[in-house]
Amino acid sequence: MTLLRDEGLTIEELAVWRMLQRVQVRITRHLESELLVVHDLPLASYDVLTQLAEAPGRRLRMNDLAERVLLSRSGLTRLIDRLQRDGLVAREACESDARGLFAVLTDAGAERLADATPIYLHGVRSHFLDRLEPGEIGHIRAMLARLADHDAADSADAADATDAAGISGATGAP
Amino acid sequence: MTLLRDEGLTIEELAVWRMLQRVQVRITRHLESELLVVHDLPLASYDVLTQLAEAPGRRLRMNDLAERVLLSRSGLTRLIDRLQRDGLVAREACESDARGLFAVLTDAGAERLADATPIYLHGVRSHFLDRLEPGEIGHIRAMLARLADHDAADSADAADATDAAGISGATGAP
DNA sequence: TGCTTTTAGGTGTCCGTGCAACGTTCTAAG
DNA sequence: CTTAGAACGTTGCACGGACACCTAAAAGCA
Repeated sequence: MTLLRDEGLTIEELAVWRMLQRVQVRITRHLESELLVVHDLPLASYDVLTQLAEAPGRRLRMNDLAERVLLSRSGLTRLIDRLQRDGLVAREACESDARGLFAVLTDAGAERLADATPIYLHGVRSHFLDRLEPGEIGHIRAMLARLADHDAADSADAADATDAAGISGATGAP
Repeated sequence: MTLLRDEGLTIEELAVWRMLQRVQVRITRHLESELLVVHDLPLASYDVLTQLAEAPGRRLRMNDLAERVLLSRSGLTRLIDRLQRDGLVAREACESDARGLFAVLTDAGAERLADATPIYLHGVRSHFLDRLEPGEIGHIRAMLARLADHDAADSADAADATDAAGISGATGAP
């Protein structure tokens, strides 16, 4: 394929990216379906509960939380609505900033999280970690940290990223 | 955290899995938004066009295609509906099997794909490949291949996977 | 051959999520 | 102190995708 050459990619490089996508998606689906079947808990909800459990005071500002679970703020609003309806989290006003709200993990939420965690961790182990060679973890960690850092850097303002990509505007290629 | 210990996971292992998720999601979003801004083409559509372009006769059975782009069959039906409406793919009957349909890449579709591909490949390079150390690709490829194989194996019958997890309820994976 | 079972694809419906817009509150400039 | 602008969270809306179910056709079994 000539296009690959033009962009300086080998077929192997492209294949690696595709595999990464596939693998991540499929593992995620395994985890989600296991969580769903056994604990009726979507993965997104599990992630929220986890983040809250790990946060000081078991609470996090909505904005902050949205960023951590990779959700839009409106998306998080709705998700917290559901979790609140189920009694797993509560909303609490922020004293220092009247516009702010905390999502707070309730005892029921903590319990639900504790119930679900073994399945989740087992899934991570069996679908992911067990397939790694010994010592490979450290290597992968370093690589991912690099990717995450870069990513954080250029998502600071995504406009620059697109500019850097030589993207002009809206015109479809000539 | 005691739970980690119970499942024999280190915090590092868990962190690696979380990073993998984050990185994959964020790179994917970059790619999609670039594709969307410049070519008004969702990533899912791009994937379909790519698969068709690489297939013999630029055509693939719906079922087959759905599997390759990790979409449910109904999801693919709708996606092909849209692409057909835009003239990028066509549906063609299968002679050897009257219930079968081919999704076929049209010339317009091929052109659209060719237009969009540079942006996509550039994105893969800049958001992913450029952040890798030289020689790391081979290592990652091997690792992903291992993960993909295992995954393919146990998604053949997901029941076993859930059983192995000590899950009692109904079977789970999609 | 006639019947059941499996497979291919599409449809009805629901759910989760993003974007744009809005009200409210905080912050900065004058 | 006033006022412009930014930040926080929510809401209206639309879209994409999944699940359950449906019909038509093929494969399997007697």
